[in-house]
Order: sequence, then C-alpha cells, then structure tokens
Amino acid sequence: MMSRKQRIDLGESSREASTNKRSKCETPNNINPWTGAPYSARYLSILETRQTLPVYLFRDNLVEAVKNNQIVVVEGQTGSGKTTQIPQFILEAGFVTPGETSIACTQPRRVAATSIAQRVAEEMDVELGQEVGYTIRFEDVSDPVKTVLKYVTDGMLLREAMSDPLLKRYSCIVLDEAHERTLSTDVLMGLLMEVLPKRIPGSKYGELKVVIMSATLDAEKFQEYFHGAPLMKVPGRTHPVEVFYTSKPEANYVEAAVRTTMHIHECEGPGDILVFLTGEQEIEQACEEMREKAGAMGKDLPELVVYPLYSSLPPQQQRKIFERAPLPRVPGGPSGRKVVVSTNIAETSLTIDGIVYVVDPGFSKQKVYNPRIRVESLLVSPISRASARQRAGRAGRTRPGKCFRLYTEKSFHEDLQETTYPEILRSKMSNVVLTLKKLGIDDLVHFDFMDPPAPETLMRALELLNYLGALDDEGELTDLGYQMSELPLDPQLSKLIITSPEFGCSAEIVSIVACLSVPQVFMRPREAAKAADAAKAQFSHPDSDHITMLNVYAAYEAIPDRDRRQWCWDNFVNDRAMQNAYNVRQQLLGIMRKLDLPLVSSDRKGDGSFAFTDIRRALTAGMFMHVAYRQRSGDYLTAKDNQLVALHPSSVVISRPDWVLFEEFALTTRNFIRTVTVTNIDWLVSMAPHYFDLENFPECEAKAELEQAYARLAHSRRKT
DNA sequence: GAGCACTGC
Repeated sequence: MMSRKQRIDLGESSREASTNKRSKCETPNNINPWTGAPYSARYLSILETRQTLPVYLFRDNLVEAVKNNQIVVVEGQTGSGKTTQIPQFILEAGFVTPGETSIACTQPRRVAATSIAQRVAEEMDVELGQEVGYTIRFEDVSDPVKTVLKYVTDGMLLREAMSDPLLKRYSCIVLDEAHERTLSTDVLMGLLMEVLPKRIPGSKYGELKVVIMSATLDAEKFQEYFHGAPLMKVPGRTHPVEVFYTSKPEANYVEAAVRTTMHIHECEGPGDILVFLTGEQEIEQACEEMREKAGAMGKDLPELVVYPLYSSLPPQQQRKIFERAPLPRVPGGPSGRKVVVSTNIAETSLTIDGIVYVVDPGFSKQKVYNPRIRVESLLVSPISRASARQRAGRAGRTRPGKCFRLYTEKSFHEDLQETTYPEILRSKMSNVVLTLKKLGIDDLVHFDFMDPPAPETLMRALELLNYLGALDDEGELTDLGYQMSELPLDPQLSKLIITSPEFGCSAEIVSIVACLSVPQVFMRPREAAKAADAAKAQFSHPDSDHITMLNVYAAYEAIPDRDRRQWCWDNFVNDRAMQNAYNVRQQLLGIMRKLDLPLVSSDRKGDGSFAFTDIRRALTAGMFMHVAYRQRSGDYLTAKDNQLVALHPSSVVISRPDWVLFEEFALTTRNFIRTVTVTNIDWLVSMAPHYFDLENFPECEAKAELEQAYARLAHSRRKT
C-alpha cells in the first residue's frame, strides 16, 4: 500500500484559537460529568497546572486527528504530559460509551501503570478504581462497568486479547512508550494490524481508534508501519545538556568511568552524578574505588556519597538513591555530592531528580538469542545512539547539565547503531508463537511484524511447540496447546505443570515452577558466603536443584506469616522472591483449577516426605529438550545441539551424573547450565521417543547409550 | 568453584 504521509503542524494563530476555545468547553458548570458531583477545589488547582503542559496546546488538533483517522502517531518528548493528558482528551471528546466501551492506555512497566492511573484519577477528580483504574498482574483496580480509562501493562492487554481478540471492550487503545519496543508492544501492534480492518465504523463492535505514542525520533517508522497514519509532534520540556566526548577510545571503561567521576567531583560545579555501568559486579567494584579515591582526596573537597543501583538490590537500598546529597562540610561551604552508579534501570525505569552530570561509557548488557543453539544469553554490548541520547537527557531534568561520553564523537556517529534492536529480534519466539496461535493468527509467516524475527527463530519456536505437543504436525494448536497458552509461563514450564498430575506431584511441581519464575531464591552475600552455603545445605537434595528449591519453598510455607521475614533472613533466603513465588503459585493454582488439572501431592503422609523420584520423572517429562550428558572425557554435552557445557558451581548436584536436565543456559566465563536435576536415559527414551529418535540423533557418544536404552525398553515391553 | 541488564504475563 502507498504510504500517505501527513504531518500536523501548528502555527501561532491556531495555538491562540485552541487556547480560547478550551476554556469555554472545559467547565460549562462546576459539575464533574463523570461523577455528577461538584468539582473539588483541588481539581481546579490541578487543572491550572495541567493547562501549562506543552501537550495542552495540541488538544483540539489531536481530537480532530483522532476523529478523522483510525490511527494517529504522537511523538512526544519527556515532560510533554502526553501520557496523562492525551487519554483524557480522547475521553472528553466522547470517544467512549460509558458502560460499554472504554480506553486502555498501555505501559511497559507496572509502576508506571499504577502511578499514572493514580495521578489521572486525581486530575479527573474521581476515585481510583472507579472511572479511572489500572490492571497489572496480581492487581486489578478497575470496575468492569464504571471504568472508562484504564492504564494497563502491555503484557496484560495482550493477555486480555487472548480471550477477547477483537478487543471489543475498547473503543480506543493508546500504546504508550512504543519506542521501547517491548515484546508485548510489538505483538500488540501486529495484532492491531489484524484487528483494525474488522473494527471500522459500522462494524459489529464499532470503530476502534488507536493512538501510538513514542518519545523518540523514530516516530516516522511507526507512521510508515501504520500506512501513513498522521503524525503529531509535541515538544517536551527539558533543559539543554552539553555533551563531551573523549579524544581517543578508552581501553577500560570501568576505570575511565571512575576517573571521570572523580574529575567531575574535583572540577565541576554543584550537582549530582549518574554513572551507567552494565552489571552488579562492575557497579560494586566502581563504587568501592570511588569511595576509596574520595577518601584519599581529603577534606578540601566536599563530601562524596556513592550509591549502587541495580534491580536485585533490596528495595530499602534502592530507595537510598533518592536521599539528598550531603550537607557542606562547613556552614556556607560547597555542598556535598551524590553519585549513583547504575545499570540501565536508571535509563527508563527510575528517574532521579537533581542529576546534573551523566557519565556514559556506552555499554549495557543486552539479551541476545542464538537460534542455532536455542540459547538466550546476556552480552555486554555497545548501546545505540537513541539510548545514548536518553542517558544524556537524564542530566537535564531539573536544570542544564553535562554528559560525558567515554567514547569518541566519531565512534558515536559511525560505530553505534541508531536504535537498539527491538526485543523481538533478540528473543526466542516460542511463547510469542503460542500467544499468536491462541489469538487465532494462522499464518505466522505473513503476520505483519514491524520488525519480523528471523525465519530460523520462528522455525525453532514451531519445532519446540511441536515437540512439546502444543502444535500438531499441521501447525494447529492442540488441546494441550490451548491449555499451555493459558499459563503465564515459558512453554516448557507450562507443559511441566500440565503433565505433572500424571506423576502424582502437581502440588510440588507448581511450587518449583513458581520458584523458577522469580529471580534469586538463595542469597549469598560475599561476606557471609560460608554461612549462606551452610544454610542452603539444610534444604539440598543431592540429585536436584529443583527439589532443593521445593524444600525451601515448603519450609517457607510452613512458617507462620509473622515469622517468615526473620526465617528468610536467618536462612539466607530471599524474602521478596518467596513472596513473589507465593503470588505466582496462587495464580497458577487458579489457572489449574480453571483447566481442571488436579492438584495432587506426592507427600501422601503429609509429613513433608515427597516422592523425589516421581518429581524427577515429572521434571523429565517437561524438560526433555534441556538435557546434557557426561562424555568419557568428563565434560558435559547438550543432547542433540552438542554444546559443550559445565555444571554451574552453585549447583547442589556434585556427583557428576551421566544425564542431567537443566533450566537455564548461562553464557558467562564458560558455558554453564544452571539449576539441574539428575535424570536418566531410560526415562528420556520412554517419555520423549519423538525427540530422542535414533534416526535424527547426531553421531556422538550418547548415541550408543541411546540404542541400548531403546533395546532395554523394547525388552521390558516384551516382558509385560 | 562462580555470578545476576531490564521488564512482563
């Protein structure tokens, strides 16, 4: 289709006009049309502030554009007010029928969905959860009838779409932060491409309007994708940031970051510093060096406090970054300075006020997917120019700032990519494919992805789902596949849950799966490593990290609520992780009930004695595509893919068994497999003969074993 | 005998 590009520009005169018109239609009387109650004084004062937002000037044009087009793209910089205002404009312009349809505005993160909903409820002078609400996993603060504007995580809207593929409940979808290109946003965009032609004016469920909001310059790419939908540009409100580059490349970016930070502290005026590094280890190391150097600089300089920031840090330590910089050493002297050394979490998820200086070495850890060996891993990689601009922008939130890039200007222009590859090009597609099949998309090859994943990646996903029995040989969703799509898990874990009742241990498997879907169950602080290992040893089962997790979870659940925190602390167990695992488990139990999957425990006496062999067999039935075997040389090789791997040193399995199944492939200093359980070849061939078929099994040491196992299997079948 | 970017359902 030919692309029809439009651009809505506003001259000064039209701004005047729209401002004048606004005041008349805004408050015809002082009654809130949503509640029928008089507006509060607070509403009127918030309204004044709202009207100073840059986006306010674009109100009439936006409403006009939405009226005349099914899709509108909005490019709005940070501070434009687009996220809070645009859904309200659409609402006020009458694009919803209360009680029948509403607006959904998606956000990539939960905190954003909840806090923005809270803010907008205040602005509209309504109670949160009534006319304005939010829905995130585990929490639905909305009313099925009354809510006309709902903020949701993008993943949540995708879940909703699985039971309502035409999105009948909505007359308008606002996709916010589309430039972040999360997996869910990308799938939603593709889905909208399918749905929009079925939701035109006069169609059964009425017209569906879509507003795509992006904060970066690639809004034109969205315009292109949506067949030339009109693009509206809303300016933001930020301060200028001066950018500096190094004259030659830095050999060691951590050392350079420390040096630059100390230089800023010595030579630059007041203002806090934000330093971007890639991971926990690097960050802790840099923090130590900075503290050391600041100590050595003596008392002539103002005090420097250094805070690390990464997501696995406990919340109370994360909150420290918001503390004010230290006071001057002497009354009237220069005030102290705060340095926050952070992962990418400070690039989008967390905003720290008062940052004036940004140090950007130009790297971050990024997920990459290698379809050839079916492995997702994290790699330290150069960031994109878009990401570098976003980082620099963090220096200009409260006043003009400076950004120090630890690479050359030439490198910025010539070596960095313009934008980061969207997540969909860096992930395995097994879950996405299952979702799309559930959404009724049959032809995946021609599905209109904004950036289509590599064909090999899609093939791998189809192959995996076929091996798991979720898709038949024609690529149609099977009954098992339907059940799997209901579970918010990776397909292999879904399969594990669904088959676990057959092994008489679904209660245990659902606990294990809940633990696997939260990060970091075991804590191991460097200074208390021995004590932590001893604590873990109490729970460990020599044949299985999975069962070790189950033992911890079972012990945790047996502790009364009020003692759990202390118990976790005493046993080096991550309290937050266990609470999350509990929530996940409850959700999974609910879905199991819905799917009529029986909850059976292998602990038949109820005294905590689980049938470990049954559990290991159930794990084998779900995870047969993730196994490795020991070669005569002593090294482990993954079955079929022939990848050389090592058991991770954190594993409780130290007996060097012949066959193991594993949860995770971690490419770090070596190729490690993490979270492993002992299995055996006889189970594998009897449970997954279609995967361990001799014909397609590559020549390797295991092949002879495989043949023997099949012979044993045939022999035992003849006997019975 | 070593490590864990970040989200999300």
